[in-house]
Amino acid sequence: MDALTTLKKHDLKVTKIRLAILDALGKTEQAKPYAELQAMLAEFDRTTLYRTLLALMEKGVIHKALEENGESYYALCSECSIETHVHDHMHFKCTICGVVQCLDLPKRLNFSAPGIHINSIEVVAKGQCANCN
Amino acid sequence: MDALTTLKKHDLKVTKIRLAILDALGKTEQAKPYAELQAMLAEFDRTTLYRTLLALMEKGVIHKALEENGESYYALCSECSIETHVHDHMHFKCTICGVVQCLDLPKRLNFSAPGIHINSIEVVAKGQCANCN
DNA sequence: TTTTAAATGCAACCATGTTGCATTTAAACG
DNA sequence: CGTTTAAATGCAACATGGTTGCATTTAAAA
Repeated sequence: MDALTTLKKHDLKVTKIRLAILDALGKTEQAKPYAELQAMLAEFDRTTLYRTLLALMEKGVIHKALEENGESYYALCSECSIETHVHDHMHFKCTICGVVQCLDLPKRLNFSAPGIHINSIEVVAKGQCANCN
Repeated sequence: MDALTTLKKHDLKVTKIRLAILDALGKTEQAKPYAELQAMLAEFDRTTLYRTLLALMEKGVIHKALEENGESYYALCSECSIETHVHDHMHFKCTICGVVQCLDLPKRLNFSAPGIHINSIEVVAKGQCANCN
C-alpha cells in the first residue's frame, strides 16, 4: 500500500512529513533507528518528527520494533489499527551489520505463571542475518 | 549471597557505591528503574553511578532487565559471570503497578528462520501481577 | 473561498548517556 | 603498618532524545 492510501485509511491528515516517514520506512522491510530517520528528515523540526512518530504509533501505522541502549527502531505495522495493535511477529537484530527486521513467529507464544495474567509478549532475537553468514 | 561476597567473587573492588547498588537491587527480586536507583544513590555522582552500572553489567553481576520509553530497569543476575551471561528467564512488567521482575522460562525457546542464525532470545511479557488482580 | 481543528516550527527545559581529566582510594606488597 | 599504584570517583562539559507551551501555518471540511 502506498503512503497516501495508508494515511487516509487510518484517518490521518496527509502531510509532507508523514508521507516522508512512511516512504522511508516502506522502502525495505527493515526497522530504522531514530537517528537515521532524523537524518533523512532533517528538513523538518525534530519536535514535529517526535510528535508525528507518536501519532503514527497511536494510530497503528508504525511501531517501535526495538529499544536498545537508548536507540529506538521504528517499522511499519502490517495489520494494526487504532483499536487493535496486532504484533504476531518477533524482532531480529543482526549483531554484525546491525539490521533490525520483523520476522514471523513460527508458533503462538503462551507463557503463564502463578497469579500472573499475561496480556502481551515481545520477543527480540539476536544473531547473524542471511547476508552476514 | 551478600553484596560483599558477590563483589569479591567477581573480582570487583569493594566500594561504597557498589555495595549500595547491590543492596538496593537485592532487597526484592524486582528490577529497579534507573531513576529510582539514582534517587536512592543521590549521594554519589551520577557519572559514578553510570560507570558502576556498566562495570557490574560487564562482570555479570547485574543485567538490564528491560528498556521501555527510555527508562532502563536493572536487576541482579543469578548465574552470570564475566565469561558467560546466562539469562534463562523472561522479564515481566505489570501494566498496573509497574513492577518489573524476572520469571523463570517454562520452556527453552528455539526459533529459526531461513538463512538466519539466532544466538540469543529475549522475552518481555506484560500483564497484571499477582498483587494487582 | 471561508473556516477551523489539527499540524507544524520554535524556544526552552529535563533526563540520561558519554568522555576527559584531576583527585582519591582499595588493596597488594614490602 | 606505611608505601605504591592501578582503579575508582567526582566534576565539568557536551550530545542526544523526550517533552511541553505557544504562536503560526495548513489540510480539508463546509
